[in-house]
Amino acid sequence: MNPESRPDGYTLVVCEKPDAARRVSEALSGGGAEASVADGVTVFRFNADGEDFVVCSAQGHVYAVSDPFEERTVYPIFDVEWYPSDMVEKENANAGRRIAAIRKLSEGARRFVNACDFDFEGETIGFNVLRYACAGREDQALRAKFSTLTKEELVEAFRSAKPNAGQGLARAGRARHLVDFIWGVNLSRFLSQSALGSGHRYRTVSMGRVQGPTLNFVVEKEREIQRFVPTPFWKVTGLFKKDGETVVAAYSKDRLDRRADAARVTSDCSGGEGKVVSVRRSVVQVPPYPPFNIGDLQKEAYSAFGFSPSRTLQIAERLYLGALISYPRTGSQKLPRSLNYRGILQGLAGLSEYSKGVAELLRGELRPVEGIKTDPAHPAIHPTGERPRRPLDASESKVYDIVVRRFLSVFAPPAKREMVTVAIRVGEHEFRLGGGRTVFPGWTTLYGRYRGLKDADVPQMNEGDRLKVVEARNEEQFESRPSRYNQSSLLEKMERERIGTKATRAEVISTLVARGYVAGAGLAPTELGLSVVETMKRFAPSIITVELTREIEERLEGVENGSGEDRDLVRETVRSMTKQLAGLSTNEESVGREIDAALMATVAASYVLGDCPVCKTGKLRLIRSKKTGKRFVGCSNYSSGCRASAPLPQRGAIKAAAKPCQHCSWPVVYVLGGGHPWRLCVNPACPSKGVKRNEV
DNA sequence: GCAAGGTC
Repeated sequence: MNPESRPDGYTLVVCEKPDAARRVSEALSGGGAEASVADGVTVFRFNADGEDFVVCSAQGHVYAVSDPFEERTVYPIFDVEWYPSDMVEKENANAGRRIAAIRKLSEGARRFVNACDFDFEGETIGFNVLRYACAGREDQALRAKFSTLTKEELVEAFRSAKPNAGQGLARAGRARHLVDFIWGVNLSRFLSQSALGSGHRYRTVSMGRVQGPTLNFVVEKEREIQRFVPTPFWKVTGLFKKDGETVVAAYSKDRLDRRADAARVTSDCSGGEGKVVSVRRSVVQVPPYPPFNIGDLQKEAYSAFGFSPSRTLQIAERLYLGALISYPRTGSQKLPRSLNYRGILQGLAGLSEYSKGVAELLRGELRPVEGIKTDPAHPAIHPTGERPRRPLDASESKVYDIVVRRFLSVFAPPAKREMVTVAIRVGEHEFRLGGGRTVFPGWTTLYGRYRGLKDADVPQMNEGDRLKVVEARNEEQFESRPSRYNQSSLLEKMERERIGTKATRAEVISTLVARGYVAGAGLAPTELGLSVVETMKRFAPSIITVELTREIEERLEGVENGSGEDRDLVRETVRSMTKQLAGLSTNEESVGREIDAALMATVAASYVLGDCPVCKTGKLRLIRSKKTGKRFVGCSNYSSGCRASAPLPQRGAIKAAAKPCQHCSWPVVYVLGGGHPWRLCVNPACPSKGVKRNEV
């Protein structure tokens, strides 16, 4: 049973993060909360309507599921329990201290309120803190449910807070952790152990509910590319003469499937005369793009700067910690009215590059364009209006600028474009040309450098004008081969398939790269990646399909609304895992042999820097000298006589560039670590070297 | 040296 609470005690409010704790305290206290920090936990104290409040936050999960064994070679494991995170995750070493601080606060409490984000994870965080750190208060605690951190909503959430009858959401959230652990850890331990065959050092071969389908997207794309047979089609263009100017118009059907049809159009039109049959002009309004959520920001930073999604997230987090932008891990495209638009803009006006644009915005009414997507916990990413307290580095400046400009642009008026479409008839055939011109720049003055509107002028023409056909030509083209995913488009695919969360998708992609499952800028599966997918297809097919996620989602919803049992879900996970592991174990030798071979081949390939320009047939590879321990570049044909070699810097990670050196054809590498990546042709005798800058 | 999920 629950221990007695102190009748003279305070109300302890548990939030998910300090930011929320502060907003809750401000909302309930009307601004009179007193903040202090103890053991890494920020605590707010105040009195409201005669009630003493103490508001603290867990700062994410402080409990994690794990198995009781310290040994990672043990499997299968189904005996999974919750532990303080610091006991099982070294990145969470501070969790124990935070738990202790909250436990201490709970001892003086009379009443408890769970005020974590109102979703599976938030519910789980609050439940675990109340159960394990507050001596079993999860059932008696009140649940404050809110989806934005505005004062009105917070006040109402606390006014209507009730105990969590049935704990459906928490049971579902906790079951999700168990299920993911049982799937992921058992498969990963099996794969890693099975690949130890040839006696090399341990290498993690992992698999999980999100990793599986994501890797499979890459593999399926590769198969699609391999299967692709380009079909030809024909494109017809007409060149007309108008007042001495050549006008190019496209045939009304933009592709013809047969050569003969295309040839007939060109012969019909050659030497003929065209007549302008319609000229349509219209003015369209182009509204600004909606405010950034993390996915949109990652996409935009990829296309504008070439930043990978995880790099963008890291940079955005640094800007957030510097109080320059709002919390970046948001799905929202909304800027609630409660934000002080004017205050933020006035802050930005102090930065010279924005002052002119801001001044203009401040003259009008401030009503942002918003998108459809929302997020229970956070608004869209926006600048805070604070000035940087330290100089930003180049990449931080870029991300900051794009966030600021996007924010400014949503308050700006739509751009106006004059669009023209002209139709020209030649006998029975019709050609069209169109163009557009920005007549009022609107938001593009602020954001146009990232998403411009291109002008394409159309010569002045009127209905009834007659134009001589200079030439009608047809051109054979081929459907283009599907392209591989890059980090940005793979992330988009995950988002579309509802795999992972906004906070973890980029991380999962990095994990696949780190594991050696995919490589290259155009993400291609490695031999290891292919082999792992193949193995899963045979023995644990559900782990690489999105259907597992769909099914778990559905069943979690059942648990949440009381129509299903969390125990049944976990029990069936164990049953299904047992069956699939049995299949794997029976074939451990052959599976292990194959994964091991693929792993070795992939590791070897990852050392290849490029083709050998000396013997032309070998590959230049990264090699570590047994004698000196130093690394250098050497040719794979060394044993058959090629002595091509080159020294390398001994510090920093080496990454091969996509193209060899244009001066000498030796590989170019990036040396990473420290400050900026250092681009280096490995050939010490490269003609580009030894040339002073002022001689170039 | 394992998953996926939160927050910093």
